[in-house]
Amino acid sequence: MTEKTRGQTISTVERAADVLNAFTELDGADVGVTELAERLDLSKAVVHRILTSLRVKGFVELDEESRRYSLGPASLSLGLTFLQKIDVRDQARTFLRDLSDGTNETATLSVRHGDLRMYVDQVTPSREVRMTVQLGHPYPLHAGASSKAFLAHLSEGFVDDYLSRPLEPLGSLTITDPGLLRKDLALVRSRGYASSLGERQEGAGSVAAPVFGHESDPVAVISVCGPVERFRGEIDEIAPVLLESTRMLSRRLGRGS
Amino acid sequence: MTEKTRGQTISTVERAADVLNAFTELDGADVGVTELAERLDLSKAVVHRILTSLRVKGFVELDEESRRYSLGPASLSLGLTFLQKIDVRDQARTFLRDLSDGTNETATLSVRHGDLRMYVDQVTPSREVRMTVQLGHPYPLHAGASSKAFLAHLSEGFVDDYLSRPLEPLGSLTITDPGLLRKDLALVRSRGYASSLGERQEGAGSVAAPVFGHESDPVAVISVCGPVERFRGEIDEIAPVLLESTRMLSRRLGRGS
DNA sequence: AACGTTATTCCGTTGAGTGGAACATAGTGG
DNA sequence: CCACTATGTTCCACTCAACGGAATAACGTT
Repeated sequence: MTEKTRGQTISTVERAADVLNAFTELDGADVGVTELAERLDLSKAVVHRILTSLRVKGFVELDEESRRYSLGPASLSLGLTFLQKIDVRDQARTFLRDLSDGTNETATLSVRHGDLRMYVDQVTPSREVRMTVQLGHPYPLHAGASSKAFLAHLSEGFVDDYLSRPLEPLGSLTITDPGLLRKDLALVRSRGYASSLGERQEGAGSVAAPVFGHESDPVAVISVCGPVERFRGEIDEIAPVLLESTRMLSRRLGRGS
Repeated sequence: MTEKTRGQTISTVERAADVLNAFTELDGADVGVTELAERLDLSKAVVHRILTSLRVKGFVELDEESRRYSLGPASLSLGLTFLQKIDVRDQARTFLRDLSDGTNETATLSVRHGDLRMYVDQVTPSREVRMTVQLGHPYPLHAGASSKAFLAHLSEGFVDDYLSRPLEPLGSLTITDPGLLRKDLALVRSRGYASSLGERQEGAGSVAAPVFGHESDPVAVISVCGPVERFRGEIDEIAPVLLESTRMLSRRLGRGS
């Protein structure tokens, strides 16, 4: 599905939306007018006007000192308002904590929206070398353990559709061959968990398993991840603990409502 | 400060921003074109075009069945990206949990941005009659325990400025007299915590205390809140426990970085 | 002080957004 | 089953507001 863009739109609004989306792509770093203009291929004047408009409405903020823009409170409001609907997050928190404590690695929670997923929560261990993920950053469904854990448990039609489009690599280790990926997904289903060594992010290893509610599609995915050197050996240890967590959480979510 | 709106803006972008903000005001409920158009005093055509534009960019979603719009994944991304900067939230979680468990009431965490604050996290107890707050909804700084906990510990200049503007009531019990509020704020400072019985939300009672980092302004406020009937008696019990939590958290945040 | 860099504003042009009305699509109730 | 509403969507001519190139301002740097 290449986005049915039917219906009439307003280009100015789309440009403004692009500006906002640029902030997520920059992972929230502050940015100047010129940089944004180049990145989005818009004139400086336009970007400037858009930013001032968004500023008036609280979506971005301007640091008068550095003359650089960053996200504002209205953006936070928007996200939190959305977040309230995801009740998995609350339920999952204790499991993430336990998993992180038990494995001494980072535990994450992802949710999916269409063809992308994002981390919505993480608990990191207190050790010097550890992994932290980017909350809110959208990732595709074919790279990394969490993504594969989703994809492996979605409908055949969805997967066929997804695999019919080219699989963009995020690094040299991303699986881009649909055939190989299908084999991997079958393995994920049979073992109940997915694993990855550097597929999404070079240097990162991860084990992930799906969480189910009352629907057949997974409502979320929990992963345990960390530096790839440690994970080469740790996967087999971690998988059973992870699966126990996701099973318990799924049972809890299945009952409720 | 009545918003220095200087600089040239794009009205179309502001309209689009208003549309997005409307979703926060509606606390994330889905909404139709006509309703939005009336609420924002825009023509249906415009609202429709803005919504399709935002939809293309992922900020809103359209439920084809009900023809109603709701927030989309890009909105979530935006908020989570912002949220990452607030590390208080992670640190505070365990304290919220402990407070909620210990008091059998709801524990919340608020952050402030300029003249407003919002709840960014909450832990609710498992009992039938309990309170849940709206994450992400912006509130003023003069109504309710959490708000007063912030205001009481901000600079004199800021408070003077804030109180020079009219204090909008959120209900019949909101303090709207600057003199009375100042007296209350002095009390808050001397006792270390703020309390409210229905000032922000009728029927709700709350005790709140500030959390400090290395700056003099509070980085956050933790509150314990619940049905006002219970809170008339509970405030004195809860206050010491709450203060212990905020002191510990402040110590932890003061050390770090 | 002269320079480079970036942010901001000016201003005439024109293309893009506007709103009222027409059309389409449900859902309701007689 | 067909008016009748209420709502969502599109049309179209008008006009206003967004555009972009260039001028200006505000820095920081050498």
